[in-house]
Amino acid sequence: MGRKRTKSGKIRLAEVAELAGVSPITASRFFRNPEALSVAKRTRVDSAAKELGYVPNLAARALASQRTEVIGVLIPSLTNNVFSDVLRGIYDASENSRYSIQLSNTRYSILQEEKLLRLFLAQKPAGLIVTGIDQTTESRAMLDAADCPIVQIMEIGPNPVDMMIGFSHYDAARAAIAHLFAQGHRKIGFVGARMDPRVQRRLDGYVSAMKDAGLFEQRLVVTTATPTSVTLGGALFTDLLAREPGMDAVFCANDDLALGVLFECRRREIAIPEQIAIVGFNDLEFMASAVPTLTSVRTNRYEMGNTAATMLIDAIDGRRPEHPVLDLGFKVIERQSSSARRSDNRPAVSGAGAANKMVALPSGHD
Amino acid sequence: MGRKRTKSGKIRLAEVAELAGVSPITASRFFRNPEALSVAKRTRVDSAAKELGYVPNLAARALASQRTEVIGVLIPSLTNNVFSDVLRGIYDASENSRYSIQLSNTRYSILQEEKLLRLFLAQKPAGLIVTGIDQTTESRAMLDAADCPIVQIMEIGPNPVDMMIGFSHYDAARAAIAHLFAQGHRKIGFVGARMDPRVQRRLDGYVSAMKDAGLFEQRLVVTTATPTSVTLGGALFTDLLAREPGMDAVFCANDDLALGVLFECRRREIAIPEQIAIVGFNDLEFMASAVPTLTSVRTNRYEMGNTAATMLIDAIDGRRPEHPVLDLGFKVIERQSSSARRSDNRPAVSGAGAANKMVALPSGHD
DNA sequence: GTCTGTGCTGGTAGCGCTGTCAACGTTCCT
DNA sequence: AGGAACGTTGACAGCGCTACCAGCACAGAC
Repeated sequence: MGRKRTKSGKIRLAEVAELAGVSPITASRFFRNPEALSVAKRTRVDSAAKELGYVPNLAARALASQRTEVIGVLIPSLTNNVFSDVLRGIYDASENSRYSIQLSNTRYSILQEEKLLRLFLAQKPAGLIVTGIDQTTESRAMLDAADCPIVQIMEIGPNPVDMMIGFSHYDAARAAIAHLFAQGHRKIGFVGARMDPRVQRRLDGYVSAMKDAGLFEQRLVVTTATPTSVTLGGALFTDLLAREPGMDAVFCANDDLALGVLFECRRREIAIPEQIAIVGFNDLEFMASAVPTLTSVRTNRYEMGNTAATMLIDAIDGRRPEHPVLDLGFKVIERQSSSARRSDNRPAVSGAGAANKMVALPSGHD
Repeated sequence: MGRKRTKSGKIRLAEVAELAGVSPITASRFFRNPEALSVAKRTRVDSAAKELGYVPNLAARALASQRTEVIGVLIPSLTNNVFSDVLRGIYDASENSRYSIQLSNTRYSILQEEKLLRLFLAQKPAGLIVTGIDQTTESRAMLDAADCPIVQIMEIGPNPVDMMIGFSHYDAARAAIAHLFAQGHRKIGFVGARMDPRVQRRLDGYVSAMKDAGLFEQRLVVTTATPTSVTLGGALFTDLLAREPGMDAVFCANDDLALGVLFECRRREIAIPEQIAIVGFNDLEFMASAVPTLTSVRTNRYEMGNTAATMLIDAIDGRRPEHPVLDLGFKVIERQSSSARRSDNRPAVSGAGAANKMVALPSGHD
């Protein structure tokens, strides 16, 4: 005999089945596919389970069925506000499903991502959510070979592994620059940190828009691999000013940098938007509250996470979406920091969030 | 016969054992307790596993050993910056262990927490990290009965379930008020949002400090159950000003609110700190970068998460900490927003983060 | 009346791993 | 020399659940 058996009050499926007067396998089916049972047995098993307080043993289920009910999520950062919104969307969507989330942090390293992917795949996840479209060749091969649904989030691009949900960072950046052009700005600087693939594509969008207008100059671009922060925004802006004092606008690759630029302008007594306009990216909550209020490109982060998880769960359950690639678009939220240069046009300083105009643009139509 | 067997190239422990020329159980031990093997077999199993690319099946392990290698984490919010720092600490600490993190969001509801706790406990987690000390009676009973190590994080208090790591929000708030008193402020307002237990204790600390000085007035306190935001900071401050125009300082229960107050002051052309001083809570990164730089109470969020997970893993592995209750303390970081009222004393406006003075205080000694 | 199809149910045989215990070889005592 | 003590190894028997297949009852088709 192995070990001590029938340990204290442990409720197994067999106990439930016995109380309900059915075979264990029938009870098992009740939990996975109740419709397959006759109504009579269904209610019997149901009440037996409730009476005994039965909780299925997930490990045994996973072992026997050769698959888990785990959704693996690979994101590059836990600090970034952007990802916390996405994550919240994912967790919310998974909450009332039978799937649980297994989260891992790649720290913006595609090698780390590859390692984690190998780990995840070995446990046969029910589905996978991965960030972005820039995997290593090896990772890509693993994803292609994986026998579970996969959603790539944060951006859209060619050759999806499976499903994809995001927006075009390139188009979003172009829209931001187009907005600045429309307000009469010409010498527009770019400030970027971390320079992960998505920030790089925002830079690409900026460069192409500036080139299209014949206004591109390399010295208008200041970037760093350092992780983003408000303080860094001020520092990068300082560099930019030193290179090009005549600049009349700055496009910041994210809102933290934009806030840093705002504070730096305040320190230097540079008037916004009269002397320099500011546009950020993501439209975090504080942008509408700053003084002056800060223009930004709104992205649908919560919705992205939520929809990704919902699509994934649907796909796992056999309901594949009609369109595997979903463009969530973006909106340029025009605020005081980028009003037209003529100061008489500047909205009166008033309550936070006042005077927001919105320009909605699905990606791909800038 | 059951189902199709020996599915394509699936590497099991048995295969590794066979290649290494040992029994499966010996190979099993290699992965759990390598020191128990002779050096010769250890290297044989090691190279066999590497050669075959063996990855253990966690479900089988969990089923056979009757325990999982999952650490359950219950936090009240995924949005809050505070928790993303804590989480990062937890994930970092778990990364090189064999434990994986199972995260759930209680959304600041102790009923939801109870429900999730029941769910977690049913899966026999290796350990548990829970937020705060305000559980339902039922939750508390489950925690007391749980046969795994438990760490309560974010604050310290009497009657720990098991281990506890945090600091005294009460003392931290008192220290912030003491700092404002020292700068000559007397009519100090309190602005708080969400009013979860920890914010409530900060309020309690504020009230006690004010009462000790004979300065407490109910109308100096403005709170709301609404989740915190920068915009809300401005709105609450507006309320406060309407009630008590003569106020000379505001203690904000968190930094988002403080930033909102800063912007609102800017909108109203109230000079900081000459007319009103501001002190925030948590010392998020932007506080050092704002104009003026904002005083805050620094809390060790990353360290808290990291230490909690480390302690928990050590305890799971049988190395219980000497002191089960760890006070991580706090520091009042004095910046421009709360400099002494005489304006000649005000630090020159200079680079971000300049002129930080620090006052370190372990909780319990204010 | 026989045959086929459909819906529901149950028996059998594992999924891949580890707890337990026994057994072995070696060293160190007395 | 005998035996205890230790370190190392292996055989066995499951952990709790589900895949697979078979069987049964009943309905409809021929």
